[in-house]
Amino acid sequence: MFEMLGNWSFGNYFKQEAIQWSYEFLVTTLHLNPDRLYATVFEGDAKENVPKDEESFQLWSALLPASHILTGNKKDNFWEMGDTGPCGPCTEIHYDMRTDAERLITNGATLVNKDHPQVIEIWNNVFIQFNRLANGSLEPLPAKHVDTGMGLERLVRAIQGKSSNYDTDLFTPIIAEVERLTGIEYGKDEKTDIACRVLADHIRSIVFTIADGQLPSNTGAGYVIRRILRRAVRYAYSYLHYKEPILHNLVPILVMQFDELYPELTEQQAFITKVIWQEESSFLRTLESGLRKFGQIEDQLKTSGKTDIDGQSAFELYDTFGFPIDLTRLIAAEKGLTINETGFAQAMQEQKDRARQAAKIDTGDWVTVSASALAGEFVGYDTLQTVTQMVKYRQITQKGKTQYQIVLETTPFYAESGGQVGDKGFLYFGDDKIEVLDTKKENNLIVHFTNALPPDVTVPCHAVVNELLRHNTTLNHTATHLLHAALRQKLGTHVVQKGSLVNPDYLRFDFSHFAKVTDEELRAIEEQVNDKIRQNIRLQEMRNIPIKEAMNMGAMALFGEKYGDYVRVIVFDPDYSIELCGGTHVDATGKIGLCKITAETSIAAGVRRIEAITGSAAYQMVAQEWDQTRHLRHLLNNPKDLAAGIQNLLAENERLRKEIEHLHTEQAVQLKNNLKTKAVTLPNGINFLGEHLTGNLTADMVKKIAYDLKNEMPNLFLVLGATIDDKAHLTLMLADELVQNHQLNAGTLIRTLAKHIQGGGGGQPFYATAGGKHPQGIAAAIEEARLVVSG
RNA sequence: GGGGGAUUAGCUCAGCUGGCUAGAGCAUUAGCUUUGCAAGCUAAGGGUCAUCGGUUCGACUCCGAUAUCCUCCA
Repeated sequence: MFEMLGNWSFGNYFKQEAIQWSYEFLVTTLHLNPDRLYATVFEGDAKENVPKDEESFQLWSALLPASHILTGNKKDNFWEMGDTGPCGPCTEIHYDMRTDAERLITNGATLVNKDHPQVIEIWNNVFIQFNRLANGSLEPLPAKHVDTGMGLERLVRAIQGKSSNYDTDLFTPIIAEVERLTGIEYGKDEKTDIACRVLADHIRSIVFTIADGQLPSNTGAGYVIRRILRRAVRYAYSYLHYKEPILHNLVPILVMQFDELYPELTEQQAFITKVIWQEESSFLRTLESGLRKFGQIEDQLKTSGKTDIDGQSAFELYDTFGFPIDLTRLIAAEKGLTINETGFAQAMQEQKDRARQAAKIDTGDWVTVSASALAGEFVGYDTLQTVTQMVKYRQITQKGKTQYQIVLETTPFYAESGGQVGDKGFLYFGDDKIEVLDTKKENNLIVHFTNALPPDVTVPCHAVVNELLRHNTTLNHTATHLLHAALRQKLGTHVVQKGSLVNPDYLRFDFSHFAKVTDEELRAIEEQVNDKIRQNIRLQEMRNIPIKEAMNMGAMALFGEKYGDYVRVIVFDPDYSIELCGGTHVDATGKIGLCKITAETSIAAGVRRIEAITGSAAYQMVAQEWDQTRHLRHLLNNPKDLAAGIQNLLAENERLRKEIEHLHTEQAVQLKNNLKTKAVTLPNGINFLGEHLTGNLTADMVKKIAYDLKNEMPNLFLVLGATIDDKAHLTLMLADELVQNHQLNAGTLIRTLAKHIQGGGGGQPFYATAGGKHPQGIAAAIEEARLVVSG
């Protein structure tokens, strides 16, 4: 994990400047020794039909001696984003940090890209100049770009002349704190040293990513944080023997280190600490349950006399219980056990293949219909339909389903962004009507998703947005702004947006706040929002104003969100709500009608979620609730206090339930006592009792009678018949002595008896039941039982 | 988005291949013990076994759907 420094150029400058400036920065500004610098350039690849990067080679030749310019293969010196898309050669800058004595013995050029710990790559300049098509061929890009990436830690190490990244002052304060907390001294033992470094390194990634607005989760970027955090906890757990949350204790050091450069850390310190603590704690719980599972696996091995944990079990531990595989290895080794690594790898591969199969998308090349400078211009703020022209389209296939992506010259369709979902609607090409299922942005291009293409893609296109859906979405978006402002007013300015969803049905707003929002606060917030709705505040929309100006107005921007130089500002009362926003809004707040908060929940440590509905949806809900309450009142004969009335009802119901249970028990006891007197002692000493019970009985009552009789009468052979729910029911209960001494088995016996009632049954040797559809046969069944035991 | 797993008393969890009248520890309450406390002993209360449906003579256990949570992969 390292911090990458760099900057992009989109057509502003290319190889000449990038290389020149790289050299200047390292040698003139940072005073690195040019004798120790090496550059690599792409050697070319005949198979791919890409030539050597001669241009970069020439440029470097003006700066470095030939012996310091090396060529590299496709793996090291060619960058690709994926199977298709932009790509190009790159040039790396390496730095030789060995001592002069060592440098005399071995030529540094032979150590570049050889994983030598002291000859390290510090900078990579990628020159994006090709576009790879689906058929594998390359075409030159009209505009060429530069993407530079420099490792901060390695650069600092080169400047400070340290032999390891971890000896630079980026890490030493954190490692010192780990030493203080764990009481383990750094530099004494390779194993604990590695653990200290892992902690120091990972905590930086975690803190910065959370400050950037990411939270640990089970998907996407959030999952990456979760994994990094867990790796750190695992190292502390198994090597530093620290079994409690530790990472959150390191936050203050980082905050101090970066206070000047990143005030965001200071501002969010409490929040970041809480999130980390929560995540650590929950992972430690996961580890605990994993250890339990491990114990079970261990027991099974012991009883079967094996010492090899099969791959499936190891994988289950990892996959289902989240127990890290290297921890399994470690613990297994401690207990003298081994893991079937092949089996584990295989199970892992199967899972990966499954996921890949499910996510596989086949993307075709764009087909250009008409060249247009306007491609994808959004006109949807002002109109919901327009006549335009298709610019290009392509076909994509996922899980056997084919869809099309269409780009128009101008479009009224809003593409999913800023939490607001994409528009739906129709595209009319002459008489052909194509449904737009969704609209998304791709590389700043508005892309319409459809299931079909028109027969003629060149005819003019009449693009029409679904007005009702857009209208409802718009209400929800404006309500979101009003809500955001209300939250900050009522709860405090620590409230920061952490996520937002705006669709036609409802709005969802996630924000940082430490406690549950109380019912009173929620009510106050809702009132505030509705107050602003009734004030019918007019929208002030400013398109394309410089970001500086917007910020001076006090507009709320999201940290971690990228904004262009020019932004759109949405204002509802300059003293109330000013936000940078690309979404669609009502022209006056009164149109929202009503906003009703429907839920307040927690979604992560320190993050709350509010859901709300507006407009007719809100009215419908209120009306329904009203009807329902009226109905309830009516049912209870209009009590003064509805809640109390229901509570009484519930209590009464519970009391009656218990009373019935009690009566059933009593009835059963009585029935049992009556039955006792009807038992006959047979010549062979068996106390036989066979009865056809009548009356209103439940299966549970019969069961209780049988068990009670067994406890009270020795040598009992009990057979009971009953009719329950119009079905015949037989119960057989045998004293333990009979089962043991007379080899009787209730389970097998009842199957014979069940024939009389045309049914089947079974059970244990001393107790069995049977059911059938012929109640008239019960007497015969009891009679047969008597014969069996008399026999 | 695709797998796997979990959901049983207030809490932490047992309950194997359907049938031992749903259990343990902690917590609660009462009694005993103790000068008092900590603790100990004895007993009691507390469960729609997540929800809904199905299979079966019989479902905590098997099957399906739903909900919530955990976890892995992308």
